[in-house]
Amino acid sequence: MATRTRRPERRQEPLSRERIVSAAVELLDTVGESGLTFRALAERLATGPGAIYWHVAGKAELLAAATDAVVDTTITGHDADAGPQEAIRALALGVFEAIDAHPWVGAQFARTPWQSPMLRVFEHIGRQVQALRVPQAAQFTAASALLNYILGVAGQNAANVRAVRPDTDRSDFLDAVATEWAELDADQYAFTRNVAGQLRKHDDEEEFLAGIDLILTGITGITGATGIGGATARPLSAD
Amino acid sequence: MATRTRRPERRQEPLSRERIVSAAVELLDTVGESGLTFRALAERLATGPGAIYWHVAGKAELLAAATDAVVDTTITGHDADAGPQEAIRALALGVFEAIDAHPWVGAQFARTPWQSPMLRVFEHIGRQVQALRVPQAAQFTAASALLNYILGVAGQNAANVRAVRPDTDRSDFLDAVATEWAELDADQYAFTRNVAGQLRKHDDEEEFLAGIDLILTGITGITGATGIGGATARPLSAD
DNA sequence: ACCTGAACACCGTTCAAGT
DNA sequence: ACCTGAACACCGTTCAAGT
Repeated sequence: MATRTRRPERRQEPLSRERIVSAAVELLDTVGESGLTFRALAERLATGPGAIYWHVAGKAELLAAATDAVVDTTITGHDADAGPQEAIRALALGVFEAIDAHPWVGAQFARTPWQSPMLRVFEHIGRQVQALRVPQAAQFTAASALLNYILGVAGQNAANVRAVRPDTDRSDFLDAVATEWAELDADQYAFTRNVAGQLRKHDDEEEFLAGIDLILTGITGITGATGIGGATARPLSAD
Repeated sequence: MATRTRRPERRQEPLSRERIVSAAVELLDTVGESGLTFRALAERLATGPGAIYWHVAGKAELLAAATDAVVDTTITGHDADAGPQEAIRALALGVFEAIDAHPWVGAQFARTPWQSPMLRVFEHIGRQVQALRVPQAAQFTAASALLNYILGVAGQNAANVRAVRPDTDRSDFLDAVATEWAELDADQYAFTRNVAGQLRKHDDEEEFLAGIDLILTGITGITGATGIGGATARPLSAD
C-alpha cells in the first residue's frame, strides 16, 4: 500500500543471509517480536517467503542469528582496563543496554539455552572472574550467578517493554506500578507495599548495577579474592 | 481417533474456569508449551474452542492462570522456622523445583513482568530480607537481586528442557555440553573450556543454591545484616 | 447464561515450477 | 544455484446460531 518510490530503485542486490538477518533485526526493532514474519520479511526484501528458506533454516535460526548480530556489537571492547570488577560492571551494563535498546534480545536470551551469544557473554564474565582470583572450583558458580542474574533482569526488562503501550513513558509506568503496589492487600503484601515508594525514584540501570555489586561482594567477600585494580564493590546502602 | 471409552462416561460436568485451567496445566505438563492449543484443550474438555472463551479472555490469561495454579502450591509453607537465610533457600528451592517439574512455568515466569505469581515470590523473599535486618533503602535491591537470579536460572532451565529430546537423560545432556565446550576454540573460549570439566559432576540444584548463597553473602556481608538464626551463608569453596 | 462449531485472518513451512 | 508464490497444515479468535 505504501508508496515505495522513496527507496532508490537500483537493481535488486542478491539475497544473502546477511541482508536477511539485518532486515530481521530492523523488523524486530521497529515492529516488535510479533512483527517478524516470513511474509513481512519477504515483502521488505521484495521477494517471496520461500526464498528466505534457501538462506536460513527456519524462524528459530533467524532469531538466533539476529540475536547474535546484536550481541556481537555489544561485547567487544568492554574488557580489561580498570580491573576485573569494573570490567564485569561494564560488560553487564553493555548487555543491559543492548537489551534495553532491543527488548526482543532479552526474550531470546532467556529462551535459548547455551547458544553462541550467551556463551560469549559467559566466557567474558568468566575471564574477569578468573582475574578476581576466585578459586578454580568456585569460578563456574561465580560466573553462572552473574550470568543468571543478568539473564533474569534481561527477561524482566523485555517483558516490561512488551507489556506496556509502546509510547508509554518510563517513569509514568513506574508510577503506575508503584500505585498498584501501594493498593495491595496489607497483610498479604506487606513487604511489597513497603518498598512501593522506592519504585518511583527507581533508576533501572543503577538498580541493575547495584545487584551486580551485591553478587561481586559475595564473590570477593567470602573467598578473599580481590580485583587487580583493587577496587571494591560499592557498599549496599542508600547513596 | 483414540478410543475414549476408558474415561468414565458420566454426564459432562459443566465447563468452569477451574476445569479449563487444570486441563491446561495437564496439557502443558504432558505435551509441552506447543501442545497447549485451544483446539486440543477443547477436545480434552469435549467441547468447541469457542466455549473456552466464555471463561477465559484468551491464551495469555490462560497461561497466567496455569502458572498461578502451580506457583500457589509451591510458595505456601516454606516460610519461617530456621531463620531467614534458610527460609530464602527453601523458598528459592521450591521455585526451582516447581520449574523443574513444569518447565513451561519458567518460560512464563521469565515472560510476564510483575504479575501475581512472581509478585508473591517477591513478597516472600522480601519478608526474609527484612528479617535479615537489611537496611530499608537496600531491601528492594536485595530482594530484586535474589528474584532476578531465580528468574534467570528458571528461564535457563526451561530453555534447556525444551531444547533436548524429552527422553534425554540429564547427565547425558551435561556430558554432551561438556564435550562441546571442551572442543571450543582455545583462544576465544579459554575460560569456558577450562570449566567444561566441572559441568560433568554438576548438580543443578546444588549449583543453584550456591548462587543463592553467593548473593546472600553479598547481602549480609556488606551491610552487617545477619539472620536471626545466626546461620551464615556457606562458603564459596570446593566442599 | 452458556455452549457450539464453522469461519476469518492469520501463521511457519514446503515444493513444484521457473530462471 | 537461486528465486517465486501458490498451497498445506496449522494457529488464536470471533460470532451467528443454538439450548
